[in-house]
Amino acid sequence: MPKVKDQIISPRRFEIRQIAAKLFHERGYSATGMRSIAAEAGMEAASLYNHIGSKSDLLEDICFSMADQFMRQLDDLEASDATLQQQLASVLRFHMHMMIHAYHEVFVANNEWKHLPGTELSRFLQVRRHYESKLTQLIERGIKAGEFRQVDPWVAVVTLLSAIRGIEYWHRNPHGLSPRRLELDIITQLLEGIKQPR
Amino acid sequence: MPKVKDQIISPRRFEIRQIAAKLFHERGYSATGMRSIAAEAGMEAASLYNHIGSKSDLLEDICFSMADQFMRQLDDLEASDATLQQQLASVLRFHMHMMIHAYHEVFVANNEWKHLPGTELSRFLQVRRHYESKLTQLIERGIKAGEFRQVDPWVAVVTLLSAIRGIEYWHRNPHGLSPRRLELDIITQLLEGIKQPR
DNA sequence: CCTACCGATCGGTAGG
DNA sequence: CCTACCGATCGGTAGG
Repeated sequence: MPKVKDQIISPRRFEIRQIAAKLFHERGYSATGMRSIAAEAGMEAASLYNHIGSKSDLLEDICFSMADQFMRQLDDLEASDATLQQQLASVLRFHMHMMIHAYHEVFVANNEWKHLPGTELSRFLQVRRHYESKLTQLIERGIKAGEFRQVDPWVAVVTLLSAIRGIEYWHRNPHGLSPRRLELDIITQLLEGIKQPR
Repeated sequence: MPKVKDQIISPRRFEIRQIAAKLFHERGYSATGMRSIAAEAGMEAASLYNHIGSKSDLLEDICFSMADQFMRQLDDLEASDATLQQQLASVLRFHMHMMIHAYHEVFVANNEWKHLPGTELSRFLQVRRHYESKLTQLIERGIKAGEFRQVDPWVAVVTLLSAIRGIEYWHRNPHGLSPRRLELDIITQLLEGIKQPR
């Protein structure tokens, strides 16, 4: 399993990463110039390079920081003794929470990872496959335990994870819905779709 | 409601659009050069301009051709007298079918529309909101008819539509699943999540 | 459909 | 953190 290192990060560098995440989301990675990032950070493009190594370093930071957080919560969860339905609900709530509160970064990790340079690209996809397979196993155990319907576990995983991306629409237009109400509605719909009726 | 015109399109231009859709998907709109599109079409970049007006024309063609097809099927559907559950199933199946068989174009319309130039961008978002609201009304009618659970109809719509994007994972790795099996598994999961248990 | 070429902008570096 | 600047590449045009 590929490890993601904890890195001491300067506050200035962190700020630049946040700005980059916002712009990478709004305009896409390739269409975002270093000059735009610099402008939002209140400096010249050349000065950015005192804080970061390259444009792709920023993308790498964002993608792997997200990947790392998702991996961590899954590891924590597996140490728990909750029912599989509770465990799944917990994963889905975490995804929704991140989608709501770390929107730009999650969006970039979800949609702009293809611009990672070769080595980091493979590493990222490796982490993601690893995550998918752990979740698939969770669903499999839930089916065996009779908690979930007899679905294809992998299809269930990618469907559930994708469904949460509906929150992208909410960010564009919240339709007067509070985050809490949004989360509750989505999770109900998703769990009803997979849990074994009794 | 914004109209999308039917346009007579030369076979060569259609071919170029297909190539563009593939590259816009794989590399993103901004990172795709006219020289790459030209190379795949077997000509020089300058020659492309005998068939198209500009790079953004290609994006516009792709996005609105997709928007148009989705609007059309919804209009056709509303002329039918199927139950609301059947109507919803039909919409979801159409989305899955497009996601499977017109993958590149659908992906571009889903993920690269933000690079449309100002006027077309608003027109595209307008069509999309119109589509969303028609679907939301379908869900509302289904709730009133007692066919669907008491969910927020708009949340249900964006969740359902997003869930189908799970097929993106399947394109990257089909996991040995046939399109038919994939469609069946997803639609079962989604319908169970929203239909009223009896 | 090609050659030749345009101005603009890109990520990044040198040197202070 | 800045000024000044680099080579590369971009979308697109002129003219044939």
